[in-house]
Amino acid sequence: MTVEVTETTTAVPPELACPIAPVVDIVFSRWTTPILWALNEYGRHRFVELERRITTITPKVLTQRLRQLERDGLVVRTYHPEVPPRVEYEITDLGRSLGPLFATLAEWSGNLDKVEQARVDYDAKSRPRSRRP
Amino acid sequence: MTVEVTETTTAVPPELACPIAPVVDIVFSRWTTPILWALNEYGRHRFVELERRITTITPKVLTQRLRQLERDGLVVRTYHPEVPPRVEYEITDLGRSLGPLFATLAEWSGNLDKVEQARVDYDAKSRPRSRRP
DNA sequence: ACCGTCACTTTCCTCTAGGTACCTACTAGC
DNA sequence: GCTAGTAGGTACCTAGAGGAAAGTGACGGT
Repeated sequence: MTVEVTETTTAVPPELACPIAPVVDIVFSRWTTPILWALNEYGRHRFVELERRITTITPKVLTQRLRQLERDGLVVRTYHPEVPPRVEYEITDLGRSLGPLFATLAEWSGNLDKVEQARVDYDAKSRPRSRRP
Repeated sequence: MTVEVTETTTAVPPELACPIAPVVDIVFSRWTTPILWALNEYGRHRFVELERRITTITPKVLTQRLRQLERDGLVVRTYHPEVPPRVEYEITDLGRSLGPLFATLAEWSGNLDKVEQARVDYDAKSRPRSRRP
């Protein structure tokens, strides 16, 4: 009975085990979600604008993530050699193709209260270590 | 002109800036994706089965992530007090409701070659620092 | 002469997620 | 008596991500 399962599990290559993992790495690595969301939802942004929108991000990390997204072809960077310098970040067509994904995510966020309820229930069952002193 | 943009960016609360961030934290935190994918795609799994399927995960982390997913109501744990002990993990209805999300993800993974191409192009443009010694 | 702005870059430092390794209880099998 | 197998728990340790803060360079304003 379990032999069959064992057989299949041993035969599966590491990466092929989950074909969506690479996508998750690209799109949902730390900080990339709010950046892509902002650019997708509100259009072009300057560096400081992104910094101010995502209030808790530091300029170093923002730069890192923007470079990464630019390299992955999800964002375009436009440099205007003015004074003071001006840089604009825009989402690409490839980035915009994530729209449905974001929509599905936003839709599912309606289930967040169920998650919250599940957490409350779970904590209620396993937390009370203070019971029976 | 830019005044309008500045106005909107300063007025946005930290978390509300990106409504999908909480969902991402729950569903796409490290290791949760392959676990949920496995349970959603191939049904019930025992601990060792998951361990063998996701070859690179350590038992400690697997336990952590499974507890987290159980707490969030995405996974059910069933303990059979046999000898040797047997535990089965199954996806819940709430977890199964992520199906469309995974489908969208899997669909988008067709764009991975575009990402790869973008990376090649980007590296070709900015890498050659060896030019002009 | 100095301040402020923009878009970063650099240095230093902290913190924690995750890895390694060993331990548990229980029984069957040799 | 020793080992194997299951489903973890626990203690220790390290690498690397990310935070804090200061610097840069060109210029416009006062």
